[in-house]
Amino acid sequence: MSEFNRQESVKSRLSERGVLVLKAAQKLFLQHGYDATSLEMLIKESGGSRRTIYNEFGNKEGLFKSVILSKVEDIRLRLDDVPQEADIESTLIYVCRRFLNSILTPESLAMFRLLISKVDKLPDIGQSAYQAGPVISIEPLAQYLESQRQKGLLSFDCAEESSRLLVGMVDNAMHIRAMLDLDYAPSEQEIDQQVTSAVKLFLSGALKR
Amino acid sequence: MSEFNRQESVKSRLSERGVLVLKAAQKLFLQHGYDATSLEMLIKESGGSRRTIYNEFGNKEGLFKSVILSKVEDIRLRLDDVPQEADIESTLIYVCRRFLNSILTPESLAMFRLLISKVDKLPDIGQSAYQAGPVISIEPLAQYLESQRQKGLLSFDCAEESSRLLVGMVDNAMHIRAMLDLDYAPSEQEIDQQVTSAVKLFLSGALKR
DNA sequence: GTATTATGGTACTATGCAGTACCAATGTCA
DNA sequence: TGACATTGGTACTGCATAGTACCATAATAC
Repeated sequence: MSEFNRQESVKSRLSERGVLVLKAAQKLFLQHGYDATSLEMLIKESGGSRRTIYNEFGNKEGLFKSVILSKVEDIRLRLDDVPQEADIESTLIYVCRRFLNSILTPESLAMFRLLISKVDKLPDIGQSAYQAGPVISIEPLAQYLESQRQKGLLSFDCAEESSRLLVGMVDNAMHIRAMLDLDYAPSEQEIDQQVTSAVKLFLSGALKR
Repeated sequence: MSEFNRQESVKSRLSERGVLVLKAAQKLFLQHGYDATSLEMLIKESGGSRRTIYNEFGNKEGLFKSVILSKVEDIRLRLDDVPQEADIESTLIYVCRRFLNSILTPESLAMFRLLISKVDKLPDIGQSAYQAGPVISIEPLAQYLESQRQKGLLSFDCAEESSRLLVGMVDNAMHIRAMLDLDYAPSEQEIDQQVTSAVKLFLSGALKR
């Protein structure tokens, strides 16, 4: 949560021009990657001048960090609102489908690629992005599972581990494949199929009979 | 399989010096990434001269492709030999643990990072690497599951899907986390725990009672 | 209305690197 | 032994780009 706040403060600390630069940088970094995005391109996109960049962000790397921190928040997978009314299977299918669709977004994929390609140079950025992204996203699911366990409807040792197993099945190879293969775009049917199978298998082990 | 052969022929088509260059390039690309590996460094590491590189590989990008194709083969996850004697649970745990350990190797992780960072520039390389790596690795597991199904010991709709679900649980978030966080190194206990839980959950749904 | 500050724009510097050209040395075949 | 091909080594070219310096202009303060 402190992570969250720290990110939100990125934008608020900037001037108007700074925000424009940040948005342009988000777009260009995600589109072309770090090295292939020159400051010339950036200025052309955002208006302003080199001065703005160096005043607001120090240097190109500082700009990059700001972009990541602000973007991780934007595309953070929101599993926050887990609907509580429906039956467990429907709920899990709904939540998991939304999760899978989120991480398969071109924008999200570009984000992961960008992070991974810079992890050697900027190790701390990868760590905090992982914390702010995948880790936090799973929490609400774990809480939901735990609440169902306490109601006596589910049974497992550890809610967090269970949610990771479920998400693992859902995510599956699709994520890594999508990151490696630009042409890969699973259909809604495939996604549904995957999610449904994962949830069914999960419940066959966790559902209290 | 044709993929396999195509890769093996990479090395055999090269001169002695070519092979040395290739090995040096593997090391340096994995260590520093593509852009950060200059031809100077490379020559210093491998001996020889620029001539060799351009004669054998055309240019830097050609060298990179050769490195990838040859390396994907080297670190290809070999689930080939699935032991058939032990009971299903032990077998799956054994195979899955080996799989997880393989993809968490520093070398394998560096490989994925390298591939992902170049996917925008060289889309075809990512595709063929995915085919040659993850896809093929899962086949033997699927075959094993299918054979057990035919013996009447397991029950599921599709062996391939099942193996993907299982591998998804095993891999889980660990792979993506390891790619993002250089310091992340799960202990043997954690790996065992993960694998065991995954296999148990899998079998609770697939095991014929 | 003048002084001060921030900012747009541009020119410049320094650097790093892929790719080429060229020469010398080593090896190969007749 | 002599002609030819291959390769090591190095110097050079051209290009891209991060970062700096500087000037002019617009905005703000007093």
